[in-house]
Amino acid sequence: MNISVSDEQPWVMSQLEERFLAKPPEGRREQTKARNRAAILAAAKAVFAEKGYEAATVRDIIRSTDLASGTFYNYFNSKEEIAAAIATDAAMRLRPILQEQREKYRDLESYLDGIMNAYFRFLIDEYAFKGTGRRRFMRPPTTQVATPAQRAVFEEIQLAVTQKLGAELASDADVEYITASVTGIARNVGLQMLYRKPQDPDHAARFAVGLILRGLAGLVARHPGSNASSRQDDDS
Amino acid sequence: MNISVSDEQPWVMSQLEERFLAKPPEGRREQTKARNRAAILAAAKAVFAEKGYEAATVRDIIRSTDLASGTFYNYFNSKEEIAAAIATDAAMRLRPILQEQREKYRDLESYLDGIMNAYFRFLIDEYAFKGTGRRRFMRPPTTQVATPAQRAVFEEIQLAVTQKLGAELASDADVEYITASVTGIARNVGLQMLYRKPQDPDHAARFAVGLILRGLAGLVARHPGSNASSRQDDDS
Amino acid sequence: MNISVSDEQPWVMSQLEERFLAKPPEGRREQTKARNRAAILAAAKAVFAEKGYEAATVRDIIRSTDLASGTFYNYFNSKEEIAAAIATDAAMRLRPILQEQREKYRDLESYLDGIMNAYFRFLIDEYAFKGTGRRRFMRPPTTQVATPAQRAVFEEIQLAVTQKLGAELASDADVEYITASVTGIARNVGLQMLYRKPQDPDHAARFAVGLILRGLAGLVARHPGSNASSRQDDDS
Amino acid sequence: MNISVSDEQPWVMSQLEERFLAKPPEGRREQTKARNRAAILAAAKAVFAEKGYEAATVRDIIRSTDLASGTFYNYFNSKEEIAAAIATDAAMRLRPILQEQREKYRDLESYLDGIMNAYFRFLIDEYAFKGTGRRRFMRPPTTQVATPAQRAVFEEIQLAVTQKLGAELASDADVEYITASVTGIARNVGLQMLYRKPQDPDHAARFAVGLILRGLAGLVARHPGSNASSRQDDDS
DNA sequence: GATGAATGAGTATTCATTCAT
DNA sequence: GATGAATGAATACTCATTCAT
Repeated sequence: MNISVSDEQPWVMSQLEERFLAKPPEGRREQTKARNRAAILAAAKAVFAEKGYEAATVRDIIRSTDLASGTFYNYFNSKEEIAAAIATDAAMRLRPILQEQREKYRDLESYLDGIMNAYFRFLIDEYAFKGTGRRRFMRPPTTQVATPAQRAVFEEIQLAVTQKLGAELASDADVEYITASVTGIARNVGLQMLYRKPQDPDHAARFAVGLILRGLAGLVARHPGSNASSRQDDDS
Repeated sequence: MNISVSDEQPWVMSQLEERFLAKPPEGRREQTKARNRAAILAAAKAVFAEKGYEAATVRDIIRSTDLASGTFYNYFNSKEEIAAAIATDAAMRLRPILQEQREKYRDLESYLDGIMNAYFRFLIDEYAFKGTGRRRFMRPPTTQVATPAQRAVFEEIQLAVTQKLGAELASDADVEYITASVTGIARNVGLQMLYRKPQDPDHAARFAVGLILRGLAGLVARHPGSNASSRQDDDS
Repeated sequence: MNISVSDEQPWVMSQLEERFLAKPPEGRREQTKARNRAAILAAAKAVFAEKGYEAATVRDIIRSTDLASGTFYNYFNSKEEIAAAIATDAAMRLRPILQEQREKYRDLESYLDGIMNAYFRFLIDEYAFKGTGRRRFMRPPTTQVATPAQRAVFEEIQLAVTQKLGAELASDADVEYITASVTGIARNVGLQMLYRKPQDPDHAARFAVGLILRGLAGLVARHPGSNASSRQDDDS
Repeated sequence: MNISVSDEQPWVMSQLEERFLAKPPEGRREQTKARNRAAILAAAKAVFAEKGYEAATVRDIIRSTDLASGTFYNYFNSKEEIAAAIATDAAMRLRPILQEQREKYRDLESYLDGIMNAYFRFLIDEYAFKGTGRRRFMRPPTTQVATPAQRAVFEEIQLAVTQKLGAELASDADVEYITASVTGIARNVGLQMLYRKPQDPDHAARFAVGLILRGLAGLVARHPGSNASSRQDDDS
């Protein structure tokens, strides 16, 4: 959980400080608030991933916390709101990385590799947390067709395809379908990767990019174009 | 049982008559039953697609019909059961078609074209129904990572890839990722197609197959391999 | 089930007749009605005894029958009504026997012996029915403090005690408590007897009468009055 | 937990203070909780006694309080649980008294007098409560053949009869029937007593014990054994 | 009269949210 | 700001009863 480690670090520190300081000086109030908010968010993320949005209850969330049920509503106005906050947060962490890739676009292959890598690493961060000792994987979300993260990927790719690739593609190229395909691959390969024992985002990204660019033809062993792309054979 | 035999006699007679008269009028009761069952199933399909399995309530379902709440339970024992019935039914309609495609497999391209066509046409059937007058499209399901239909497609493709394609592919080809990719494309392109005004499953299938076989390279206008697959350029 | 055998006999007969007679002559309607009513009553008795009045459902009752649920309401207006009918019926079968005992009253002992015997035999009849082959015992009713049968016994005894025994007893004898005690003994010894393997109403009646008349003192082995009624000893 | 330590500190302090200040004011919250729990228990006891366990609904119970339906489940997890709580509580209050009687057993008469008194007083406590102003008597429970209290009495008596009385009785004395009889008397006389205007457990106990020890013979006015046991007379 | 599907009020229970402490 | 008990609308499901066939 690389992303959140940096966020949690200060928190752990302040926690230690508190123990050594007999009386919490001013400004602690603020920190406590931030800490509680973070704790609730983390708990909610875990619970939503574990049971899904509908099945998760606010009680589940606050029970994963040292706080009382009423406290939840000091930080979020509803179960819906915290879910939105989590989703937004995820998208907000992912999107700048994707944007960066698009802006420093050099060629399609490295662009795709960049965003696939970013997305797969994001997934690993997002759906894994340190449980009781060993790393346990949370069920990826089963409730939304497109998580905000997926939507971010979708939109970024759509932009990239439209902006950068337009000229190179046949004029009748179906940008929408291309985007749908690329995100479909990202989604499913990403899920598959999560279930593998040593999660290898690099390998997954390389696979995805190869397939997107060259199709199954690129995966054929010796004799490219033999059977895997028979229509081409017919054409010639 | 004996007691009622004499009572049932006249009824049995008319029943027999019916059989010999080659006319199965199927009493009004039967018709009503069939109609109600169908109405509940349709309503459930709509509600599940609209709100997702978890969020959907049995009340939502029966409220979408003109039946009373108790009537639901004359036909299905629980929310779970009707969901299973819908899912099973969908998979049972789709799978034989996919199997047939795999069995009469000639080359990868026509196979993929066959299953994509089947899947896209299935989607059109499944997520459209004749509402009050004009054809209305239901929101495609938002709840399950993989609907039974998708699972059927996934399994069929995995089989096909393993059985038919194994020899042609590099020995280290990642069958799982290939399957994930193909189904990811099918899923997302299918969804996209559903939102288009004239739904064209043929076109969608052609697009998907082209991408799967030849990647974006196959979509590049004049100069194949120029920029869309720049790494190959680098290699040379 | 001696009592109901005589009731069922004609029914079995007519059933056989029907089979041999191709066309049911007139009057059958009446018989069918009586038969259905009896079948429903028997089923209800079994179901009430099995599950208790509250837990028993009308569906349980008609399911134990060849009839349809609606038919139930051609014979009884409600679940409550059939329960009342059963209770009344039980009391009506028991009460005349008890009355007879009271009328031919000679001495208390033979009177008590008569009613105890009658009650215990009634219980055996009531809570046993011929199931699938071997005699199975139904759970005695657990829902009513006093079944109608118990009430009948209570009232009869109260009458007998008041009418016949008044003179013999101390003028301040508490007739109500006496009756309560006698019926309490009858109730509990009767229940106990039902659970014994060979049910012996004669023995149970003898025990009950002995206790009622002479108390535990009458059960003491050699030396009556020794310790079982120690206070008397102390007095002397 | 660590997080909230600093937050809880002040609270812990005041908590400690409380302990040392020897004043357990027990905050208003606690009091309300205790009051609500008691109210629910009382309501449940009343409702169960009124309608019986099966017919009683949780709604009935909470409707008898001024609480909301959900509140019930803050205190008891189910209708079953509260029923068990009531029953257990009743038995737990009665049983030690009965045990004590058995342990300090001196002679049968005083033993029986002790347990009858205890049981009858228990009944008075249990089935009377101060309602809106004047003491109202609840209908004694109509649902269970044997309430836990009755079971407690039964078991205690069975033990006492077996342990203490065995030697004195004829070897073939039917301990089970004796126990059944004694509890039958206790039960019915107890019920009868509850309906009397000035409830006199002493009198009821004296009656019950007399009957148990000496039978109706003991109640006969002048000439003991004359008519109340006439068959013996006839025999001689 | 028999049938059995339709009805809808009723049941136990859950849970997001509020609010007195 | 934190607490956690109270709230009551909502849920899935049952079942006595009705009524068109």
